[in-house]
Amino acid sequence: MTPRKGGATYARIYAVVRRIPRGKVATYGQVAALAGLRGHARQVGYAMYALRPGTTVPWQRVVNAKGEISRRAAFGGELRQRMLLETEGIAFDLRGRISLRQFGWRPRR
DNA sequence: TGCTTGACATAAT
DNA sequence: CATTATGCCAAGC
Repeated sequence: MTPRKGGATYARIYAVVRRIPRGKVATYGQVAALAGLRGHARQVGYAMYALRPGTTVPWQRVVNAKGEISRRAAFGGELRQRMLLETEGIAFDLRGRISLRQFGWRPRR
């Protein structure tokens, strides 16, 4: 249902996404957990979808559990997100997936 | 107030 | 490791 506006929950999610350091990526599940929404990975995706172009939230650093960019993601296509990540120093494998083992963000606690 | 939908996760096959 | 099925919750109408 196309959420256009954000609530308190979205704000929490954005706050977590902003903590993701440059050059690292986090999964939706991780962001959800850190935002206190353990298990609500989907809501994280909504929050991203609710964002609009020009946002300050580094949404490109949020990927799914496979370390891949969601097909429905990005305003102008997944390719755009990939380019942004490569600029930050994140590498993609031949399948277009990120090595979470290498670029995955590991927040303490 | 209640039903539908969804940038996902995880388990099973 | 890839695909399929099922689960969880909040936000929208």
